[in-house]
Amino acid sequence: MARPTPLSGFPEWLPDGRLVEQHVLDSLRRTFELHGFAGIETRAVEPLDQLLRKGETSKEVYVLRRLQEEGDGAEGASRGDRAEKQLGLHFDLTVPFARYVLENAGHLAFPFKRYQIQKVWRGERPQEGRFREFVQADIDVVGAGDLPYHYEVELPLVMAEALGELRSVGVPPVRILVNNRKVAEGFYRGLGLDDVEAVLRSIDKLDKVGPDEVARLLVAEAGATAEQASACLELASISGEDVGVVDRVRALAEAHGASTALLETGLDELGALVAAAAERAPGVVVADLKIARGLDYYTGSVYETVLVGHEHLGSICSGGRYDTLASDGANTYPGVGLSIGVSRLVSRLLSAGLVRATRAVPSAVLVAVTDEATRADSDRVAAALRARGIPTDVAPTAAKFGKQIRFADRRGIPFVWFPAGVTADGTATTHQVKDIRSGDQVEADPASWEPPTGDRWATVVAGEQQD
RNA sequence: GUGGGUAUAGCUCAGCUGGUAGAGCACCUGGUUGUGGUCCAGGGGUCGCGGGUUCAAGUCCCGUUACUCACCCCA
Repeated sequence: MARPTPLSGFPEWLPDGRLVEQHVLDSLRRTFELHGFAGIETRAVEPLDQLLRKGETSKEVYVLRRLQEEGDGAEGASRGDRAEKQLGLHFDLTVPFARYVLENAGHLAFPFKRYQIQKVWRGERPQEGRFREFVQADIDVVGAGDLPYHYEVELPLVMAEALGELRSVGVPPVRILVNNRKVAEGFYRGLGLDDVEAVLRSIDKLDKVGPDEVARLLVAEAGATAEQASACLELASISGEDVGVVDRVRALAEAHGASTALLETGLDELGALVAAAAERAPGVVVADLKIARGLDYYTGSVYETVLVGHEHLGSICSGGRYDTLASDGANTYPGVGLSIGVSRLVSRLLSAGLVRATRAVPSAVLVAVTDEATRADSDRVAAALRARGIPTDVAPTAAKFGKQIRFADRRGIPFVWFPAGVTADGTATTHQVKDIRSGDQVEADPASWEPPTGDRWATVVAGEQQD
């Protein structure tokens, strides 16, 4: 088989990169469980009509089909039948979770808190930090019928803590930007702009194209007058870490005669969130009135998270409050959740050299093999070490010791063990273990020798480069 | 899906107006039966793929595929 070319957008890490990813996943899971979230996994596929409802047509969904389709060649014969049963790979974890909640509502206790860490697929054009297959780590809380507002405060704080735990391995500080759909919608409607979605879509481009272009878009796409566009831009320019932002928005609305009941509700919520965050995670959560979010099912708080110093990478964790995503007509399960783009985060950590693995393999010790006739001696040493929880490998061949040491060095294995034996001239030798970093070699007993604590397992540490 | 760029050794790249492949690093082998990183000597490429022009194509032309950047959208 010819050498395969890489498939763009389907990232595959080398062993040390996977070690970093695994560490991130383990850390996130620990924090989620610490906050009482139960883990679940949903199937990779959903019925296509489920994936495409809720106006998600812009999402590029991968469709699944069998190679050996029945009636091959009978093109179009039963296409209509098949369309309903057609399966697609899920493009996020929120939509499958909503389906899961409806399906298992009778078995779940509400409010239900769950975390879910899985791959998702999107048929988009890949770019830096944008993949077609990637891992998301979600937390959501859903209620039966209603869901108290305080969860909209809590969830971003859990994520702030989860990401904060990763600071020790070189993850930069994060900033969680929050807004509230009710504020935006209440303000726009108060101004007399009813195409809220069009306004949001235009405002969302603010960072990319600048205020002048957004003003033009608002007029062209959202039917705004120059004065309305100007008011929208004024709103979008408001941000801050304290409840002062609420007063500024309120003053702005009054100045434009745009005060509405919806706006007031939203401002109360946003104010509560900012106040709680200022106490529990100072400096992390920032109200930013230009945050829009594309998804249409959000109805309250919306969140976007950036790595400080890496803002250009885009959001690495976002989400929001949704009231009607999970509804079977009779029952509705409103929820709020956020999703971390683990692959995006890990790829950045690796490419920027922010983090590195201490070695490429788990082994702490390589047991040398003197010659193939005595390989069993080496295997016994390895077994003794493993029995005490020390990850150990045995040299693949009885090559010259220099090569065996280099085998360990290449992989970052810190210790090489030379088993006791008898040399060619009949001299008995003892068990010896060599720290190949320092060159120190000492006598040791397979039944009791311990590596230094930090060397036992391959681990992840902050890298030297910080760009 | 739309537009631009690129494609030569494992990696980063050089190869001027067409004349039968180079550098650095990495890797493998050896430097006389065993303790690596230095040093020395060797080793390795259907120049993305297909076609065309030419005495001659890595180099020019056409096509194609992949990668990449921007738009779209988003983790």
